[in-house]
Amino acid sequence: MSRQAPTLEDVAREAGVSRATVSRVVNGVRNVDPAIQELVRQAIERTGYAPNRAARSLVTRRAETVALVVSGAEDASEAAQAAFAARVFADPFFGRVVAGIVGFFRPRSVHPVLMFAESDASRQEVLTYLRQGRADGALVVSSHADDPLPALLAGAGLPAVLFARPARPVPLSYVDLAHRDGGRLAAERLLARGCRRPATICGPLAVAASQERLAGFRGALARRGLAHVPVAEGGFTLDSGLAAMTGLLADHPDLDGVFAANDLMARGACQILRERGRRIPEDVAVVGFDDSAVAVSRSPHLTTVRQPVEDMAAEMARLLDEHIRGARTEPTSVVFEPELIARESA
Amino acid sequence: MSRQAPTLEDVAREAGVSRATVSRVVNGVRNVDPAIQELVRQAIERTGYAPNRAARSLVTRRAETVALVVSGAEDASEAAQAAFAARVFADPFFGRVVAGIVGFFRPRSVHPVLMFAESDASRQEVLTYLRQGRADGALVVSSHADDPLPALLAGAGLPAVLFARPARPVPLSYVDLAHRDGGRLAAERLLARGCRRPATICGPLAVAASQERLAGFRGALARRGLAHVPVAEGGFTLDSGLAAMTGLLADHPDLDGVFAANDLMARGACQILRERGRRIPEDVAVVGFDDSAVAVSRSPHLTTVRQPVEDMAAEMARLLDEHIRGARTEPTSVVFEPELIARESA
DNA sequence: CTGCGGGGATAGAGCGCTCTCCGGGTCGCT
DNA sequence: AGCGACCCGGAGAGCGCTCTATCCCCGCAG
Repeated sequence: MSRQAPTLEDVAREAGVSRATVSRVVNGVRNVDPAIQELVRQAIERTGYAPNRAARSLVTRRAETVALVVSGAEDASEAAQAAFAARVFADPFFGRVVAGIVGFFRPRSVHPVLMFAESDASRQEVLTYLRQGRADGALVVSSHADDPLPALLAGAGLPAVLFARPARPVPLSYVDLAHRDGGRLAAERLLARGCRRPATICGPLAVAASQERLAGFRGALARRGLAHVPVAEGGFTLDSGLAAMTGLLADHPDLDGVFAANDLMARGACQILRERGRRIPEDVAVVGFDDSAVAVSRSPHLTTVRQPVEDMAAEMARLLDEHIRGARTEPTSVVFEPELIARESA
Repeated sequence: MSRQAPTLEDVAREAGVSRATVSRVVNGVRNVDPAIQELVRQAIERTGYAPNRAARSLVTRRAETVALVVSGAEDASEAAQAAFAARVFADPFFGRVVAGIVGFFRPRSVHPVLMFAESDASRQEVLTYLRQGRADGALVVSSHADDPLPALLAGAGLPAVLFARPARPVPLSYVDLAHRDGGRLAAERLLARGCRRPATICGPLAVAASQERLAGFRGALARRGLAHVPVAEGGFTLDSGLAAMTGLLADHPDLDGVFAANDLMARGACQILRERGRRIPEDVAVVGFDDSAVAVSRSPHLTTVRQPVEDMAAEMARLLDEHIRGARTEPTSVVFEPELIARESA
């Protein structure tokens, strides 16, 4: 920065009006004479003026910034922290969350600050950041249900919205999916395809969503007389899908349907099934979950339960925006309904 | 925010000292009587004071924030923008970049603001953001070499550091890898394993790094008398690796070595090779590039050319920090050397 | 006993912006 | 013609912090 940046004062002098008038033009408030408006606009152009945000924030008490907090596993080691970031980003899920958030906030020219909270220290950092007024609120994506961050945020009275319902009730708004219904949809699809020996690769049982999907799947099957369903637990990664499918096939070589709790694991399942000579969907039908990019990136295109992550993230953003503006004061929850997307694999 | 946040004034009153003294304690400058220091510290504790960043920024002219700009393909459609974010995040590469940057900046309690620049409008937004003083500088990761953003940044005199050398010279610091050497290392490894009919799956040729890796690979082979090498162009994705390998095998069923320009494509190549009954590395040796998480996530563990992305990103952060602090004024480039990591696949 | 040097705390002037008042001009209406 | 309503622009008081200049007090030399 060589020369001093022009201020409102400079523009005012240049345009021959007062500071207040320039401010009014910049912020588009009240009626300012069109002629003067044009005059000011030209002066802004000439001086290359850009309003100083710190000064504005100081008086408006708004940062016009939100924190996007990825709250993760408890692990203090330095290496684990780096790995955490990499791992979070590896999941296609997170990219969709970002896309949804950015989609909502960008037109309002607020940009998210990326923060990680996987230790007590980093959680305090998030709190301090918000209390300092550097961000007006937080969007929290937790990787495990008993994350302490939401309670801290609520306790400090800071605006925040969560992705997924927290394990213990917290007076904060959240957005979630009816995972149980999703599991049911998958079961019904498999049943409709004539599967009689379905199995499932569920997500990590420490995650509430995994349990719900599994419960929905089992429940629907039980209602149709299939009480015992082989279950293998995966970790939402491709590799875990590979491993789970291998195990399932070893114990139940005659299975004719698989519900994987996300598309990545479904992909892994397909790969193993094909390697073992099973045709999809003729011999084994496969249903995924999420409807992420990988569902259609390869053959066979996956029949899957759609989780509208982008829409959900946009809704989080909308809720947070309302909380910040004070347009909404009570914690609210918005639960989205999943939808079955029929493709080749089942 | 129910009650008004406490200010420096409040703390000063509480401690029975002046505002300036509290400020000095908070910022740890000059000699303050230890007794008073303790007094102030207690007052801060009691009031729950958190310094207002806007006020501080206003006078220090520092935002203590940097922009992490992902600069991408030219595409104006709304849907493409959302997809862009998702795509960027899907690449394991980006997660490593974030990890490196966060690793450097977090101890200094500066957090990155995530911005996307894939249109003229969004590029202007980035510029305005910086000119408004909302961020002190930018870290730019471009997906294509002829990105106009670096030139804009340099033209505006804004501190910025790039990942990878820009296509046309720009007076900005950057961090890069000696891609050519990486290609050479891959070639030498394949040669050392006794490969006589190597092929390569290169990255998108619009990306300079892809060209360099290819040139290095070809050059080393040519020096050993292998002038003609089958080349298939991929897109750095798993699927493109699948497709490229399929094509390569169709045209050159007798190939005995493959160099893929990243690990994801190498993974794809391995998958196809195995499906076609080739043993790795006995029948066909495979060398990847990057040494990302996928290199060891599945069998066979990939022999690969390591790109120390985290270190490179941390170096970007360090350079930017120096530019911002004024400790470095001249644009500087730091080029990292790749390293061959020998594992099972070659 | 006065003068002086210096550590240590204070007073106060902004940083650049918003926003509430307020004043002056222009109408419309009686 | 007179008067209030209305509209538009200006003046000025902060927002909470940093930092320079200043002042106070104490010890010590002259």
